[in-house]
Amino acid sequence: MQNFLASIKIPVNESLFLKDPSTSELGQKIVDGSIELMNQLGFERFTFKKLATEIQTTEASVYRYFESKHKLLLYLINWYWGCIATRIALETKNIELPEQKLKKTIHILTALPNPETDSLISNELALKEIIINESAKVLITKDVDEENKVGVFSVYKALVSNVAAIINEVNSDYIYPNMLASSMIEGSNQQRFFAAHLPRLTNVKDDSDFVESFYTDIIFKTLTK
Amino acid sequence: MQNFLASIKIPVNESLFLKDPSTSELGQKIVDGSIELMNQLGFERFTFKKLATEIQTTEASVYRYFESKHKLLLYLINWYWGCIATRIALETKNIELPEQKLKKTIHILTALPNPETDSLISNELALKEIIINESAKVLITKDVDEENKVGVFSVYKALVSNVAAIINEVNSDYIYPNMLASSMIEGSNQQRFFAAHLPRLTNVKDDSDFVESFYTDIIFKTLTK
DNA sequence: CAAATGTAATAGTAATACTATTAAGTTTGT
DNA sequence: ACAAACTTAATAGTATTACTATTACATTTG
Repeated sequence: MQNFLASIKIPVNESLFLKDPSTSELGQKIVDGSIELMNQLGFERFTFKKLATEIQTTEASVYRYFESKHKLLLYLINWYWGCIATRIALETKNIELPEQKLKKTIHILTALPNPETDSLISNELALKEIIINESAKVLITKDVDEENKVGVFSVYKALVSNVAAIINEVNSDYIYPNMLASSMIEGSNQQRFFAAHLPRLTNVKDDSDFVESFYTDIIFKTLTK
Repeated sequence: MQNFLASIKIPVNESLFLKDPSTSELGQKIVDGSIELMNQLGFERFTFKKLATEIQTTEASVYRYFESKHKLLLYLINWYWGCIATRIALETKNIELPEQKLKKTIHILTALPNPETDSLISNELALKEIIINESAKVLITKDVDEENKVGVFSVYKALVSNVAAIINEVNSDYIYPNMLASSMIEGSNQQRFFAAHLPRLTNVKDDSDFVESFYTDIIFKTLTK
């Protein structure tokens, strides 16, 4: 399995690690292993001790890289959104029509990635599942304000800004572009969680991508003057 | 301060408590106190020991009523959605026009409650803040499936179903009514959190209710044939 | 008024997030 | 070449906290 940190360089806020995990073999094993294990166990059941056992190192060595499992998860999330922002930039830069650009953006943000064609990284699907299942646990916290101060969410805020700009290219009069962007990004992940566990909260029909269809429909109808 | 459990009887799933807190004075103090304290401290920092100190009882006594703080939060959430479902039923039953009915429903679900006029309970605002800040922590979990089995989410699912039905009264052809309902309910709370902590993810203008306006606009444009 | 039941207090245990200290290996300057 | 300096990792903890077992007291009921 190819190492995902090696494949592309995404800058991650320095306050999220003690030692940059992309600079050593152990660091990369910690990141790769935590994606796998956190996805398996969920954030609560995931511990540094279990991770250490899994990748054959010690708990203390993991603490050399990450101050806490909270910050480790923030690191993964940051890294993920950095990748998505890069994908949107790359895959829309040659599209002229604002409508087509928005359609592509909605696709990237709401559809499940195809590991064959879409992925910048090897385990993007596992990472996306972590985003779906665990994001809220580090975002919706009493510590948001302090973490926001040191720039932990700047990647994410920039992404929402960019999507909002694409929305305004389609309709410059629309007054809630950031809300539309953030509610699509967060909502699409949540709808996927619901589809898997509480399907009565959704309208899952077949294996076609209903989440993408739902948001494409809503957004274009909302922006039509 | 009037006791909120006494004011209206909302049935809550029995698997959520060991002893029904509405049947004793201590039980009511536990519920009232936990709303106050959990809102102050947040779910992580909130402990049964701190609660016990606050309401002048013991940790063990709290464990008589609730198996864990996880289930206590689920109890509060269930009770809250029971209240909201009751409000929707009461406040829309005399409305004939489907559009007006939906407008009222969106208002109840997305606007901040006015304690003077809207509230069935004394501390609804504190409880709503808990819903906004802590819901995801017990909903988005590896245990959802088991908890779903014993009926913990039936109140919530019924609420989404009802709102979906109101949506289909406006446009019977719309094929994603449940997704539209659940994404509004969850999204409006999330947007409020963003507005308070990460305003760049939203479009907060003034003190008018932008969350309600945003969802009213989106939903009616989506349902227009 | 005694048996049964409800309520609460004491004093724990187990798990886990996190730290202090020490040991081993690697690099660098002269 | 080799000692000093620094990087990396292992051991063995501590502190917190969620949760439990047991006992004591109070209240209700036949």
